[in-house]
Amino acid sequence: MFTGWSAHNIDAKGRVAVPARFRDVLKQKHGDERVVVTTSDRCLVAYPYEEWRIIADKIGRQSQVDPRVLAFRRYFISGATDCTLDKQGRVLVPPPLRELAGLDGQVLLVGMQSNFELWNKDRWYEERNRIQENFGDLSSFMAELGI
Amino acid sequence: MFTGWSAHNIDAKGRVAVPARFRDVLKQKHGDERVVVTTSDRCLVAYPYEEWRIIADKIGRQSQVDPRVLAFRRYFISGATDCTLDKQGRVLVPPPLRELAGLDGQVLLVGMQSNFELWNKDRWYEERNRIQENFGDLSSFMAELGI
DNA sequence: TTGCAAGTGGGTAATAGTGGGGAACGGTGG
DNA sequence: CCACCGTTCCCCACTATTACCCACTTGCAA
Repeated sequence: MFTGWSAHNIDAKGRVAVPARFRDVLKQKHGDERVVVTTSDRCLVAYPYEEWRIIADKIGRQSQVDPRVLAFRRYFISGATDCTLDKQGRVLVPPPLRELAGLDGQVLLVGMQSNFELWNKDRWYEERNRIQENFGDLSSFMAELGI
Repeated sequence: MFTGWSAHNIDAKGRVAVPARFRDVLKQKHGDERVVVTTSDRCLVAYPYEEWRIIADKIGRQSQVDPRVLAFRRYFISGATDCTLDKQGRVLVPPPLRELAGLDGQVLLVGMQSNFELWNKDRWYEERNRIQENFGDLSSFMAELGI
């Protein structure tokens, strides 16, 4: 499980250090350090290679013409890039993804259990505030789950 | 059961002593001194490791794309950090969490029965005042529960 | 007073993160 | 086909942070 946030600098070459505890999860649970980075709403999402395969396979079996499938492919699948960690445990974030998520200076690496997200720091705090304002909805949802 | 407050100093390295009576609960009820610290509204929350596992497992089994689940993960789960106590019975609070909860100087450790909270002292008194102002609503709610 | 338990502070070695030089690779244009 | 250029990857060196110790202080109780 990936949990906890860390703030790291993205350097001039576009490299971001993956926190050691995330690397441990990759190695111990998945046996390698391959990750696939793709886009999400306001951030990037990094999946362990196998987790990604499961998702990609499911989509791969869908229609070639259904507009909803096409839309999902364009939005979610198309940006996916293999980003194996370098020997120092960093991912090189490709320029288009970097730009899309507004990654520069401080980047937050956010554990989301089965994957982790890469956030521009300001956007992350905006996101937190947004969630907090709608917390009423959330707490009733959590009650449904028995939390 | 964790009950009562204590004020402790957070030192230059970000360490806070956990009160001895909380440590006793951890040891006797849970067998170890592992705690998971995560974020909440205005403070941090520390869970005994097993308590946390139950919550995290429930969320972990939910959807990867449902916005409500994502919001809850981002808000509540993502900050969770393993903070095992050191030999002196202190937790090291990671810098991002420290910053979010505004922990510096005096920190209040507040027992909340199954877990305990870490508060910036000023925020804690603000929170108490806010509760007190709304006490009318509260007491009718309590009456419904038969208290 | 002495002794123990609880809290506080700081030194040090190991680990994690940062930054940059330079070789290797791949794409482009002549 | 070859020369050039930009990107990626690997390596090394430096710095910051963390984990693990040990020592001091304070307060309570015997």
